[in-house]
Amino acid sequence: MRERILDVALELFIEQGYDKTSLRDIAERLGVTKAAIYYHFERKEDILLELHLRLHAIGRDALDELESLQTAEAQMAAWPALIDGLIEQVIANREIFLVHVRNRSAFEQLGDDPRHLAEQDDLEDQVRRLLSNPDIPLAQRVRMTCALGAVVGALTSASNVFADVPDDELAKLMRDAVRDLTAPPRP
Amino acid sequence: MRERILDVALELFIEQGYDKTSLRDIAERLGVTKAAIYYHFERKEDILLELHLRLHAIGRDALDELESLQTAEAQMAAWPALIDGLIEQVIANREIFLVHVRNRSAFEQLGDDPRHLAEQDDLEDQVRRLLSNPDIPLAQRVRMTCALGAVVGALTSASNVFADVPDDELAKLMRDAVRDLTAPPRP
DNA sequence: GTCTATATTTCGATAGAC
DNA sequence: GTCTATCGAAATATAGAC
Repeated sequence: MRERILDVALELFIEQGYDKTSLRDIAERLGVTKAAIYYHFERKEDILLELHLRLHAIGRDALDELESLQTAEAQMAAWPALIDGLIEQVIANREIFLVHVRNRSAFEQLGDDPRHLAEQDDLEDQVRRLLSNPDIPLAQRVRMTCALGAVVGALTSASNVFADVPDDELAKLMRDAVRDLTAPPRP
Repeated sequence: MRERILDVALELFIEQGYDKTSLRDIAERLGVTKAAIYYHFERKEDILLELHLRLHAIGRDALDELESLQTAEAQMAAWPALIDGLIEQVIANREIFLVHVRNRSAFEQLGDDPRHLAEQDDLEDQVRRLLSNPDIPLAQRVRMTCALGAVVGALTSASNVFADVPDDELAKLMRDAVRDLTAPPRP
């Protein structure tokens, strides 16, 4: 049941946004009452938090591995593979990424809550740290940031534009495109 | 005064999000009461709508010009210049883009309102139409979409990472990076 | 685990004085 | 143009029966 609530909440948070979605909306679509939801989640915020943790789970391993690399050179070399992995993940978990893209301020305010994870656990902070590493040339860091934005932006903001393109083909086109970003500038 | 309200609203909508920002929050920061705001705006939504129109104004000319080009070839050729222009605009109007990126669902639901602009006026629809043009090869459209995502994503989501980079330098780095996306694939 | 019923709060919006 | 005061709606959350 907990899972069904999360599924419906995910749908509605994408359709209407987190704030415009009341617990009654979720309950009605499930055919239960509002109070039933409170048996599974103490607060409405906890539903959002759970969805947030799923994004963390998706990105954690890849990011930890990247951050464990000691030299800037090693990190730069590993970046293209990370982006390729990200493309797969966004395509495979479109809705989790979508709900984040469409409710950024709601998700960010989860951090205000004391129950939230420690700062070092936060995914965005980890990314920021990597992109701030002064040992990596600024030009390269800008390209890395662009690559991130390109993948997430293209596959979420305009996802419906390429809705009829098979996942495999879309992934290949994305990889080809973004590779020109992460690779060193052409002569 | 209307302008001061919009300035403060812009700040708060970025900091806390549109839904978590009450009219009392805005009024307090201005040193007035809630009722004073209602003299300048009929509804809270109208404040958001006004901010939305500012984004439209920024992008309209460039997009209209692009859409007026008749052939797909001409449109493809004009794209790199459009992206360069976008880089300048995002840097010059960071906050307007920021408030949109952080409150996507709120802005999208402005469309549900009958007072909203006609569908053909909507900026995102216009972009979608361009990116859906079947006369442009799919691979190129994917690259165009990536370029858009890269510019907006890199300059908003991670804006603070490059906060101490001068605007001019950042713009140049962005142009260099994204050019490899819009240009034809390398051999 | 789910229900009915209700408590509590907050917010958007209005009326009318100054 | 701004204020005080208040209305009414809607949402989160709780209490207690089944």
